[in-house]
Amino acid sequence: MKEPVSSSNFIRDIIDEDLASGKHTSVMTRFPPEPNGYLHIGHAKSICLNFGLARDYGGACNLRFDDTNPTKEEVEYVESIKEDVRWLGFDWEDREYFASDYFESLYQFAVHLIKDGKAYVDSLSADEIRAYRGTLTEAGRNSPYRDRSVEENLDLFERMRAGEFPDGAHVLRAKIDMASPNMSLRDPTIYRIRKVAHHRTGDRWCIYPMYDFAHGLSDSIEGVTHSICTLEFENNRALYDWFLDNLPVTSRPRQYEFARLNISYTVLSKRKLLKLVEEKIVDGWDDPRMPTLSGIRRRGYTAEAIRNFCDRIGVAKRDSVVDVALLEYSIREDLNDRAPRFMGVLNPLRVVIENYPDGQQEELEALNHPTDESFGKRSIPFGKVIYIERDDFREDPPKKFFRLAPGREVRLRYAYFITCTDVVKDPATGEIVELRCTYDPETRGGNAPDGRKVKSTLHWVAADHAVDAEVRLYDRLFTAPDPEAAGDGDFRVCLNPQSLQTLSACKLEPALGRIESTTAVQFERMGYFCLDAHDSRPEHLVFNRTATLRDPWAKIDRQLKKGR
RNA sequence: UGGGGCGUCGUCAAGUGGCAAGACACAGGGUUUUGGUCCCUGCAUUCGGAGGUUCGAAUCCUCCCGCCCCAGCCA
Repeated sequence: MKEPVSSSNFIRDIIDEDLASGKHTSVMTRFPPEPNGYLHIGHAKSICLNFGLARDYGGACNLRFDDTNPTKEEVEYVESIKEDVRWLGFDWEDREYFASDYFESLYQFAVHLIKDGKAYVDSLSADEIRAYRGTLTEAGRNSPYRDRSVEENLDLFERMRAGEFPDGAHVLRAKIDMASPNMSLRDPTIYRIRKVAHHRTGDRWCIYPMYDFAHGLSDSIEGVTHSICTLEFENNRALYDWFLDNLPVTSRPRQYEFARLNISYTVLSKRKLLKLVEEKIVDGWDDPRMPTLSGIRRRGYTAEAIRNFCDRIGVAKRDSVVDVALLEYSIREDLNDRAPRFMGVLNPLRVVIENYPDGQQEELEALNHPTDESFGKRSIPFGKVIYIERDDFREDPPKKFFRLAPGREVRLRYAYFITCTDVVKDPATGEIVELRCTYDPETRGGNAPDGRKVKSTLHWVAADHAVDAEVRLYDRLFTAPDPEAAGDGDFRVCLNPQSLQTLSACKLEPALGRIESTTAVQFERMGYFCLDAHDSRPEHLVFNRTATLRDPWAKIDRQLKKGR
């Protein structure tokens, strides 16, 4: 497996300079998720970046939950996030932190600001604060409470903590500049009253710090050197720096911003994903069509493929949309090397081999991997009646269709050459219900002693030994490259009605019935599949299609149909 | 008509004054018991635009154009 070397990017350049100049002697990063939802592939980019930097520079990366808003956060999210990061292959060892671990220190920092006359308790309502803030082009006005004395501020803030005031009665604000062209510097709120239990601190606190206040200070407390976040926080950097510059911190982290991941034909925002779940457009956060790490995992994607994908997309500052084809390429590349091959017929067409002796059965030898001998071999039963893929037969084959047709000879993989002699149809509907063929006993194993060639090789399953299974064919969830823009805000207009196609009468070779793990296998010529972790049972197998194989014929077929 | 960012192939993305990496996609060809894999080949005389500096500019300067972010007691 070729692990692409992480190409250089502006953050690595910065770290190289910092190390060379002696500004830092080691690198400390952190992945700081808010436990208010499931992680998706966009988070994977951040995880790979932060943990990857720590790994490559011999530093460390902390896992820190940014849990400063108890109204939105829950322990179950903490657990799923840990599971996802671990699955992706990263280890934070004993460095599992929570912003809530620092609440007391953060409170003391706030007191320090008040004592320095750099923070004040404001008693304006939320609406009033908004009105006083001004607009993008007009300066804001000072709150009438802005000049309260240090003593009064200290007293009020203490009583806020003590729970003497209801939610919204007061707020602690940094005293910076109401006329700043940077909105985040117009006396930002740093503490608000929230009389709700916190998933970790319970009811110990009723005032909670805001992100801007807590984040940089948490970074400092942890000795983070490079605090990496996404572009929308660029404006907040000035505030990040202000807190660190105005408080007695012992370490001085720097914030750097990179562009978040966008992928064509998919949505990647917690809000949109939540909507898909709530409106039951998908079957939960781990629906295999979801770009969540749990969905992707259930779909059969490997952590290795995701990591390679993240290495390939790079890290930069410009807004961009990565082609979903690159993601698909990444999983195919990985699975091509590691997935053992089997044969499974998704849409069965019964074939009777007329000259094959009645009642005869035999075992044929097959390779578990075409190029890697270490996968070994297996034997597959063969008999007089088999199933082939319906798409592999055309009564009236178009040009370039190499598969089976009346009078045509093809190879059954690892078995024999067969020739189609007759087509049996349902007299009522005209539907093809069975094919009659003859086989050449001399071609056992798939080669003709006389050297004659066939133009195609088909996969097949012996009817007597076939294992029944349900197979779920997944496709992209949206039909538009940019679902957000397509529906003018309503992405439901471009939902792909074919994103899930359930096939219930699939016929698989016996070995597939003995599979136990949910790691992906290849159904030859059809794609990569894995057992569904939730719904598959020994008595009712359910396979998910992870990815199709590259399929030039599908493209030709589409063009032929269009041309007609 | 406030501030902060960003503009290099269809899509990502290197490049940091010396004459446009790589990947995906796409198009050809070869090998092949998966129309898979693999292997070749092609694919930006040009870097948002216009000027300027220089022997030399994607890289420096000027002006212009376009896109993204900010007015939560969210993160």
